[in-house]
Amino acid sequence: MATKKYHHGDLKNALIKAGIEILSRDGVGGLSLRKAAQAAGVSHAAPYAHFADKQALIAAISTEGFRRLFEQLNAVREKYPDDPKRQLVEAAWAYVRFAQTDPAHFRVTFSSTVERQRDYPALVEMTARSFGQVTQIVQTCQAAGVLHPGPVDMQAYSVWSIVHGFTSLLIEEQISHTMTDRMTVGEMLLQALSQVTLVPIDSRDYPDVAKARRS
Amino acid sequence: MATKKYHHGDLKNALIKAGIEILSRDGVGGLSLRKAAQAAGVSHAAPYAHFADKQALIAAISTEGFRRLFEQLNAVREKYPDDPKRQLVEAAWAYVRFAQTDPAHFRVTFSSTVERQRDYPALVEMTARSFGQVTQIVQTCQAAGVLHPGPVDMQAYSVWSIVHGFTSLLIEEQISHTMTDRMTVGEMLLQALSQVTLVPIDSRDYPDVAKARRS
DNA sequence: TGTACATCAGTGAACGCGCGTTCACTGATGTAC
DNA sequence: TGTACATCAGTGAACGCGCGTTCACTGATGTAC
Repeated sequence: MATKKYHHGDLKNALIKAGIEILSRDGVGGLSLRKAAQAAGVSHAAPYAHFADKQALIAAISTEGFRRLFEQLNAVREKYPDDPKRQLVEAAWAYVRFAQTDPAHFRVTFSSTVERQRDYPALVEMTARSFGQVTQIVQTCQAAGVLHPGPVDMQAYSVWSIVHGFTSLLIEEQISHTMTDRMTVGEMLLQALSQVTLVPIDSRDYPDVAKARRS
Repeated sequence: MATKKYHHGDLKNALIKAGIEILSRDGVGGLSLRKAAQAAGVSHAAPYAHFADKQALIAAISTEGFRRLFEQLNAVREKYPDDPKRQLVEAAWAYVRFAQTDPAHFRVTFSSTVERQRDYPALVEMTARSFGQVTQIVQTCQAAGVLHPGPVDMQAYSVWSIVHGFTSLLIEEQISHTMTDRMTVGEMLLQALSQVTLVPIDSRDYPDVAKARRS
């Protein structure tokens, strides 16, 4: 705990972190520059030294979301370099967990209320790097006969679509309780993924995914 | 054009309609009860005779979104009663078109900022009816060998996931221009759907889908 | 090592705004007799 | 058919609030000499 100084030292990152915490507490509608400033222990005008406006903070929070996703996917690839199917399953599971852990951050990350992407090159780059991970995994899976052959980027969008769609329906509470009472979220994910793989996915091979209870 | 009367006659529906128009003009953040009242030609306190609060109007707008989706899907089923694959393709295409035509309405429809679904039974019912359409189509496709056999409701969530995911990525501008420059949105949708069908989908069979340009 | 000064990250008062919601009211409607 | 009255959908003033953003300022920092 540093004593309070006039100059914060790392206010920019502190505001991003505070913003993410506010999102998880108050949701998308509850995010404001003033709250972020207060949470960072700074006057409400201070953020303007680091962000041009509210939109810029949101863009930074979105960038941070993509960065976390990127790193999760990268970690999965490094952990199972010789098991393409497991890369696919664990990457999808990491995606779902990110969204379940912090739904509002997930929503903001993917919301193009960040409209003029032109103004935020760091966001554009992080988006591309995250999608690059998906592409890599899909390519590896194709080579191993886990996924259909075909243009790798279109395939990547298809796989991303099913994972993103399932995740979205899940956090927006669109999946009925008669379903979620019968299966775990992980089992549902494995079933959905099975639709796009050439080889079956045996849930016994992924007990950590299948067994997980709602967070 | 009726002359202006003290009693509006159908203010409740007028407010829902006005709300949807505001969404498409100003986005989710721009929706307010006051604007909806003004657009309906009524004082800003009038809505409270029909909606308990802002959340109730949002729930009604969401319900209307599901109703439109339900009717689109129903129309597709009635139009191609003997062609399961076409039902699947055209239903998915209707979903994408709804989202592209009115992205903000689509977002609100699926956003569970409508938190206490308990309070809005009409919304819950319309959600169930829409999902019922998906289930019907999937069942028909399974019987025709277009989709994998298996538990129909899980299968329905898988198909819904890929369509919903693709649609969401599309309207949130997450699909790179190198991709959208090369293919139409309809072609991408057909490719994505091909991932989950047992039979190939030939885009020449669906020229209206494949040829469509961005709205 | 010591001092002058430019730089820059903070402060706090102030602005104007649109919002959701409440409340006492009033005008129109329709029903009982 | 005509009248009294209950009902209810509207009005308009008022409330308090939190917000984004600007601005003149001040305190801390670090660099040139």
